[in-house]
Order: sequence, then structure tokens, then C-alpha cells
Amino acid sequence: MKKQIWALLVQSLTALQSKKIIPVYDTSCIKIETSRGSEHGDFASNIAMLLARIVKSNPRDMAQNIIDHLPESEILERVDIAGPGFINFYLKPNVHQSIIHEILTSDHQYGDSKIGANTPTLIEFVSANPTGPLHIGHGRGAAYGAAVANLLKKTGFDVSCEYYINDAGRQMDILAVSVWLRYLQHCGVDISFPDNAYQGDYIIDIAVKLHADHAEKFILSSDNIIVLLAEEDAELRLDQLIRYCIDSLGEMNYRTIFDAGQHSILIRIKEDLRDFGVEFDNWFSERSLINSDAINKHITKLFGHSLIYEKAGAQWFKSSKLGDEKDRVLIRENGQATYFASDIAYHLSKVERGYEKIINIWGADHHGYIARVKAAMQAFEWPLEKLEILLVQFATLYRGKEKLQMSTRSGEFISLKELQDEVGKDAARFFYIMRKSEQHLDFDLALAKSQSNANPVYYIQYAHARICSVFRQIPAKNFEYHQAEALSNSANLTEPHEIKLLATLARYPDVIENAAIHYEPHQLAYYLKHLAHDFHTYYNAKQFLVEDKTIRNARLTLIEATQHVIQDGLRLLGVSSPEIM
RNA sequence: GCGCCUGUAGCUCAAUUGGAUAGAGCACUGGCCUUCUAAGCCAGGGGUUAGAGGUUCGAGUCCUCUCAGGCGCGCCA
Repeated sequence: MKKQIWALLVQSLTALQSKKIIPVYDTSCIKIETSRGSEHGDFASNIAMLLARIVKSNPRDMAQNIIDHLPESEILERVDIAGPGFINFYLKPNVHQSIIHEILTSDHQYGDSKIGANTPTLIEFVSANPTGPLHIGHGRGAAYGAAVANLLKKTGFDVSCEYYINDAGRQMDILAVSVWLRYLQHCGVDISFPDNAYQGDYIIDIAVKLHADHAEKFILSSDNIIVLLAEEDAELRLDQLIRYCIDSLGEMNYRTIFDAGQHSILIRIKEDLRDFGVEFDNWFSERSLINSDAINKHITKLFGHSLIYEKAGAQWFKSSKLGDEKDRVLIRENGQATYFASDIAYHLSKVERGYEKIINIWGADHHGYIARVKAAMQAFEWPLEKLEILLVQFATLYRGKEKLQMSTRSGEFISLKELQDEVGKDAARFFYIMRKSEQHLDFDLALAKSQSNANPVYYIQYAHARICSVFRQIPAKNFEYHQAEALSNSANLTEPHEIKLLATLARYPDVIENAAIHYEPHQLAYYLKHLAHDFHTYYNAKQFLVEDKTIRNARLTLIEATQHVIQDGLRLLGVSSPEIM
């Protein structure tokens, strides 16, 4: 519909251009907006005000000029000038109704678009370190990433979802040593557990299983360990314990403990995500980059490059030359690559795998990291415009008034699973999506629980269930409904409630496209709330199952179309559409 | 100290990405079930968009400064 209005405007402007009333103007700049309120018609354009500025004339005169040159149209009732120079378009009442036919005959493709042009797209999200279960902070990234992925698929992008597993590095070693110490305790070795090792009870579960699988294979006498535990520098203490564990048990045994921890946690992460309705196409291991020597391969390419230099035995990347605030180490003094180095290799792999659009969804605490990744992309002469880094603000956890620092290490967090068990998948997914991603999120589980019944998701689902219920009752009332027949000779739906609902349904493709290109799934959530409201209002105002067959059929096609759109919209947000509530 | 994000109704958040009279839900007040599901509908009160300047036909949105909150500034990941 919007496109038809747009075409009319283009014709008018072309005519004005040929008459030299206005200069040649890029027609793609013409913006048509869906009017906020019906008092401003169905659609509006601000083009007259923009053009008036260019030719320095009165906006309302310009608007009149444009209207005078509009071609005849079947769909327009009238066109007005309003306010400072808006052009408002009013559609003929029966025009709205064609949207039903479009929705019901498109086989659930309504709202699809091709703007993505099958662009190979990689969305990387969640990517939490496998050092503990996912918590409610990760849940936000999961819900957001999955919704963005669905929206991009809907708009024609060829999307793959990927989880980057940070299975290398110090955090993982701390996890391994945490498991080992719990294992020793479980075996009766009398040692204390460091307060900066991983505190969560899940570590004990892993240790118990490690003992079940390997008996007492990893036991060492407590004497040396007690000495190491006495170290005052907490971080040094952990590093020394890691070193000691590797040296005394041997690489092989250490790796067994390490893998026991990682695998068990990763399995749980995968389960939690699946239960949350979030699926990944690929799980990409950081260690696979190290094992395949990909990092060295790429980094050595940079050696000799003017942006690489050596200082204090380490290899540095001159990222400060490319917009970063300081230079960064790639290869440490001890010869090991930094996390940044593996991340460069990882991003290069994304490009090598042929992705034209690379989307990273990161927690906002990583924002300081953006500049150096972009600097690296420039150094490698990768196309910077392919990379899109979306930040999701952190969830702050509250227990009543008290603010808690959510941390996997301290075991101070509410797990995603816990949230899901308390409020259910649908309410949890919607709770996250309702908020714009850059909005800070205060999370109080007690509040989330108490408000779960007030969650707007039920309002939307209820509309869907009501529609299903209406259709269930058709046979009992001795009515019949044949969609094709109903569509072919439908009465006019001209009641105000019906026109409003039709107009809202017509907006769906626009909402999808906007939500997709701006990566803002919350727009869809708010739209669905609005759609449900229009339906509930209609439901209370009019009876659908009435004696008059033509009216009955027309109304049934309308609510069936509504049902389709609600289903599709909720699906994109990862929420179910129950038939009974 | 520097950088990024945020500040909108009592609370939680929107606002078509610079548009017209800033809107929803919760909470509060009143009304609507002998009619397709009352997890619903209708009506009402509630605002100096943190503050001060600026840009223009037009600013919650853009720029500058101030205030307040969050996060980040490792040879951690």
C-alpha cells in the first residue's frame, strides 16, 4: 500500500521536475509514514517541507503543488494538507480489506521481504565462557540474538547462528583447578577451597563425577597444596595451583580434568539454550584455532608489517594508529598468543567462510574491545562495513534493594534455567525482548515472578487463543466456514473497529522490516501488543458468529488473518501461540 | 582522569530513527459477564522528557556544557 502511494508521489514530483518547479531530486528520499492517529489519514509524507526548504518556498504551497500533480488513483479517498505542510493520504474504506486476502493466501509468507538478498550472514551471540551455567545476563543476549536472527531470516538474509566457545586461556585453567580441588576434598584430602576459585555447587557435581569415572587417579598429598594455598596474592595463588597441578599430574591427566569440567558445563549450556528455544548452527571452539595453528599463521603474516613491533619481548600491534586508545599485545613474552590474537584469527575465519555480513552481539562490558577489533580488521584490510557489533546492556541483579554483582566466579547469579522454571519460557523471552537492547535492565527475580502474570505476552497469546476458540465453536453452532469462498464474496468490513484492525495488520511488513534493519526486535513486541489490543477491542464490540453468512464470513477472515500475524510474530520472538488458555 | 551507554507519568518501559496534541502496561478511581474465553473491554486522573544553552519550519531524539546512575580502560578472557 505504501509503495502505491510512493509511486503516486514519484509521478507527481517527476511532473514538477519537468516543469522546473523543483530541482532534480533523489526519489529514494521520499518518505511515507504510517500516520499515528486516524485524524491524520492513513499515510503521511513530509516531502513538501523538505522540498520547500530547498527551493525556499512556503511548505503548504509546495504541498498543494504536489497534490495538484498527483495522478488519479483508485485507492485514495482524498488528500489533505495539514499542519506545517504534511500531506495526508486517506484511503477508500474498501481498500483496507484487500490485506486479508494477501495474508490468508500467502501461506504464512506475509511480512517476508527480500531486502536481505540472501546475503550470507553470521550472527555470533551468547558465547559465554564455559565456566558455569548461563545466568540471566546471558539470557538477554540469547533472547535478543535469536530474535534478531529470526528477523533477518524473515527479511531474506541467509543467516547462521554461532556460539564462540572460549575454551582456552586462564579462566578455563581456573575452572580446571577448581574442579580438581573439589575432587580432592571429595576424596577426603583436608584442604580449604580458595575464595576466588569457581564457587558454584556445579563444580562439586563435576568433581564427584570425575571421581566416579577415574577413582583416585588425581590425588596428591595435601602438604604442597596447603603451602600453595597459603599464598597471599589471590590471583598468584591460583596461577601457582594451576602450574602445580599440571606439573605433578602431567599434561594428560590435567587435560582429563580440564575436559571433564568443560564438557559437563558445555552440555548444560546447550541444554539450557535449547530449552530456552535458542538454537545454534555452529559451535566454534577457540582451542580449535590454537590447535590448527591458525593464529600463528595469521599473526606471522603481520610480522614485518609496519604496524607490528617488539617491546619487552612481546609482539605488539600498533592499534593506536587505527583508532584504538592504545597498542595491544598479540604474542606475550612467554610466546603465548593473547585472547585478542585468537579473536583476530576468529574474525578472519568468519570472513574466510564467506560471510558478507558479520554480526557480533556482545555484552556492554565488552565495548572497550570494539576499537581494537576494528583496528585489526583495517590492518588486515578486511571490509570494515561487513562487521556490525551490537551491544546488549548488562542486566543488574537485585535482591530486594541490595544490588548484587553477578559473577560466575563467585557463584553469585541467578541461572537462566532458574528463571525459566519460575516464569516459563514465553514470559522470560518476552520480558527480555520488551526492552530495547541498549536499555539497562534491572533484574529482581522476586519482581519478575510477581509480575509474570502481568507479562504482556499473555495478553497477546490470549488474543490468539480467543480466535482459536471462535473457530472451534463454528460446528457446534451449525455454521460453516470455507476460507476461499469467504474471501471470494466478502462483505465490506467498514466498522471502525474493523478498519483499525485492518490498518494494523497492514503495518506488519513495515514493522518487520524496520525491526530487522535496526536490529530492534522490541518493535515487533510492541506491535503485537498493539495488534492484540485492536483485536480484544473488536472482540468486545462485535459478535463474529452471527446469522448473516456474508458478515460472519467476512469477520472470520479478518480474525483468521489476525491469528496468522500473531502466530508469525510470536514465532519470530521465540514465543509459542497456545490454542487454549 | 579518559571512553561508551543511560536518564521520559508513582513504578517498568515505548515514541515510525528529526515530525503533528509525548503513548502503553502495572498501580489508583468508576463502569461492563443470561451473547464467540473478564488473562478481556470502556471511561478518568497522573508530564517543565534530569538541568541550561544551541542548531531549524519542527528536538524526548542532533550539538555543547552541567548533574546523576551503569560499564569499560591487563602480556585476564
